[in-house]
Amino acid sequence: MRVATWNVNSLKVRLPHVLQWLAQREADATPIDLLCLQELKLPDDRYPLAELDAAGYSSLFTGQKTYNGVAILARKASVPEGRDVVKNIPGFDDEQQRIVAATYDVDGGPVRVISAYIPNGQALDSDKFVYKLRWLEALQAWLTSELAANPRLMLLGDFNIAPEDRDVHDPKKWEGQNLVSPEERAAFRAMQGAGLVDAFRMFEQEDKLFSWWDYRMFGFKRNAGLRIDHIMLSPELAKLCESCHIDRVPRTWDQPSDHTPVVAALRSA
DNA sequence: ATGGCATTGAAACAATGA
Repeated sequence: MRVATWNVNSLKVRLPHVLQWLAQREADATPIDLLCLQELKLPDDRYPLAELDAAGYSSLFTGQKTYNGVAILARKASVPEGRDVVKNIPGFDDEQQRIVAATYDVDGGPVRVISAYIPNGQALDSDKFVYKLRWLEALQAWLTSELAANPRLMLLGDFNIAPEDRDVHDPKKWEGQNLVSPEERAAFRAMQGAGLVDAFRMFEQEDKLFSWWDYRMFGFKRNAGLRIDHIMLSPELAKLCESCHIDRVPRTWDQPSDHTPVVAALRSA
């Protein structure tokens, strides 16, 4: 089973990219079974359900006009429809649509999948940063109970956190800033403390691999990026993980998202 | 120190992203 996460920065604009990527992976015999999307930037009634269904994927999503919005796509040929759907963090009052979760009964048993768009935070002295830390605290509490109930759990998404300096193109320049601050990194480590494993770091990786590059100042051409999109696996799923890589190809296409997909492969049992 | 680029909603440019 192959799972992936991709912040598409508008599903309206990026739908052709998503369809092309999924079709390409299918043609290469490395199909994506579950794909978590973030930053749909469209309300539920404008979600491209029919187009994705025609491409072979069922969808669970929670949308929002202009901002946020998350989805989980499941490849119909290999994954049944999700059940026990949760939108947003239970008990955490939030206008912003940043979480969708569901259980998928795949080979080997049920898997709890969470697609998350963690708040950006903007700047350490902003209200948005306060919101980010509150949101992360609520996520952590919810994750603890979800992990207790679902030993096979995966959390995929745009975390807006570069966990370590090696996930930053220029750590000196970024030191202490939003996305790399000690508070955010502590929240990331708390998730690891709860048992979640960063799939990417289970394996030897080249230096300077990132999942996001700024549109400005030729960020991608200069590889001036950050690794802020992550696939986190519970211990039971980490045992099954065979590989994890960042697929830079969609970032090279015309009118790309500023993020590119992260992919992990898991044995079925 | 600032803006640089992209997207949205709205109909010019402000808000947001990271």
